[in-house]
Amino acid sequence: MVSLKTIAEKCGVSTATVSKALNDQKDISEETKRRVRKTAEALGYFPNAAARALKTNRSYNIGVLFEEEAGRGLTHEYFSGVLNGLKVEAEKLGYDITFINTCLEKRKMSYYEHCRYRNFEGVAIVCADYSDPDVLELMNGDLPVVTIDYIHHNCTAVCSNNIQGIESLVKYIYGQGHRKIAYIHGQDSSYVTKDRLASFYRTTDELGLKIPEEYIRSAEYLETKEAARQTKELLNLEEPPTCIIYPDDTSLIGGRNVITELGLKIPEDISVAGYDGTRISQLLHPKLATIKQDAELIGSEAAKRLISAIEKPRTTLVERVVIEGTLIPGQSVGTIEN
Amino acid sequence: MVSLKTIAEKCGVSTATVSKALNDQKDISEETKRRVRKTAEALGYFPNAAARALKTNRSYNIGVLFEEEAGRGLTHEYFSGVLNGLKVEAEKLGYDITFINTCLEKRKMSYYEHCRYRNFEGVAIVCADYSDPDVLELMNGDLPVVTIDYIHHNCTAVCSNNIQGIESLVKYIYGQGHRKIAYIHGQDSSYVTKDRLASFYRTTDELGLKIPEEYIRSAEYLETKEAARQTKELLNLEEPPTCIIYPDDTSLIGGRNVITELGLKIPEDISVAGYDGTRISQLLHPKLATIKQDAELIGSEAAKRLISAIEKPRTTLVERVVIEGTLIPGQSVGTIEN
DNA sequence: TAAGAGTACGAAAACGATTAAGCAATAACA
DNA sequence: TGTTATTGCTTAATCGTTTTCGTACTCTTA
Repeated sequence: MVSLKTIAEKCGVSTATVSKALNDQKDISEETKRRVRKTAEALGYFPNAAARALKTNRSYNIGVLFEEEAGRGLTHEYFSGVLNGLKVEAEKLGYDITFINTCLEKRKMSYYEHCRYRNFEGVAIVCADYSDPDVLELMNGDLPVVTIDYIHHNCTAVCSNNIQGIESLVKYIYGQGHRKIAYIHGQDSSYVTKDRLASFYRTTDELGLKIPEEYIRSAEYLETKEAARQTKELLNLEEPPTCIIYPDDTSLIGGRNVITELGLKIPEDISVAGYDGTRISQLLHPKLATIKQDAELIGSEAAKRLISAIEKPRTTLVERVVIEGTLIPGQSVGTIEN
Repeated sequence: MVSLKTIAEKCGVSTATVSKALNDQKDISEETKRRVRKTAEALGYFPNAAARALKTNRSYNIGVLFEEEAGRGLTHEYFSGVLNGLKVEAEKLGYDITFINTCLEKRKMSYYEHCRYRNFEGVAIVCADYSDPDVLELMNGDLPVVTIDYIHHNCTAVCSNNIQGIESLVKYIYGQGHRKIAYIHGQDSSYVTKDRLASFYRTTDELGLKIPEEYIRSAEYLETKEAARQTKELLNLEEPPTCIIYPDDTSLIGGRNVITELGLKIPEDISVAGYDGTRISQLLHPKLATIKQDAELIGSEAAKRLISAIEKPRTTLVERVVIEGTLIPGQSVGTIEN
């Protein structure tokens, strides 16, 4: 392995000189710098991150916690979009990304321990089980942490604006003339679900809509079966809704299938809307009305904030960054005369 | 920071003893080991990966090259499935995963240099531009490398069996009675495309089918527009095919839309088949006939082989591992009487 | 009892980098 | 000419581990 020492010997200087020359310090002559650089190049020298990290306590490495619960792992379109944005931005800013896990080198260790072990300079929690005490330990630890779609008092958070998202969606649907709007919401206790549901109630109240109890239903994210079942029930109501909002674009497919089977047409007979703005949502005919969450942007914002917290700890605040969703009207919500 | 030294002082022994005690070496008494471990625990000690890597030349870290060209990055369902399998298996075996990139700490460096810098012990190339000289440098370097769906003479490769996949698919379609089978294939120069196309020809030859030139068309992976265009042309032929095979499940959606618009029904009027076995393919009605590529398995096999190459370099061969695809019949290929 | 074996530990070097402090030579200035 | 600055480099310590070798002690055994 070619190290500073190798170069130093070749150049007839000390390793200190070589180090400074390569780091472009001012107390080395231009002549020496040139000589050192040339031999470094010639020998194919590259610094050793471990040695540097040991000495400087800087690893230029950030840990990413990605424990997706729905069992889809990295194939989860939204989260992997976030991860991608994070990756690209972090790389641009000169950081590497390593996944945090819990059984490095076959020993069990907590997330936090793993981070200390690897000298991560910061942590991005893309998805995790927030009821896990290990996750809590991580968030309460002394490393800068940024969370996605989750608020914790001492961590910077980047969140998709679910409140505004549902509001735009409902208002758009209302604008199309719909008054009987049903909402099949996702079923968990996350901020995401709470925000969306609250926003749905607030917006419909604001619009003066009286939404019957049976129009509000609970299914699961990314699950077509439950969405299908609920859709059937909704359509069998005495006074069925004219438009159904689903937990997300994927679960909407379940409802869509039921609708097609019943011989109904979208949007002529029944309107539907999703959430997420997945790729597939715009490939289907008719294209779905949905709220596009800008996952890439969420990821890159997260990376920016985190790295800023790492590099300028004194001037960085714990922030709540909210990324607006964009309404994609599609063609799945028809117009109704009132 | 609590280090070996801290523990050593607390216990009144040398750092050497502490190190050995924690690593369970045999020349330390049980009594001392117990004492050391207890204080280590009490002080919240955790080893420092950088120091250890520096000394032992082992990082327990593998680099992953993931440069997806279609612009979908980590959201590419197949590749992210592979990555997930890789991640899970590597973690199980005690390794961390870090993305390889090219501009760490704002300097430009090649993939290979990045790997040396980070002391990666091995490299998994999930997707990359294989015409990039940097990728070649990496594959020809002295680190163990495993490639996915790409063969390079001195790297272990894990590939989806596209030959067998297309063969099963064509034979299934033939078995349903189809004789006029069109194939819209992906357009690139990869092994994947070549294998599939060759297998299509071989299988149809074997079955004694005479496939007209105009039944073979070129579109793009994951692109609905081109698939839609080609579908239209195929359906307008004097003697249109009874079944169309698409590059993948996603591009099939484009064809499916055209078919629906024309008032045709799948599979009554025209049959279609995809490739990949994406989640969405089994959510649509009718479910698609497709070949499921076991991305997770491909990823975990890759991790296993790579780590084996790292840990037992002498007994590990450069292998070609082929993972079979599974036919999912779905309901999109109808039966035809002959 | 003396030699040899075994046990339990310590001293010190090493991994590859960074950096504070020091020092010699030259330049600048009164 | 003597004093002070500046320049350009070296020395040596340090980061937290691991590991080789040495040593002191105890225990066997002939």
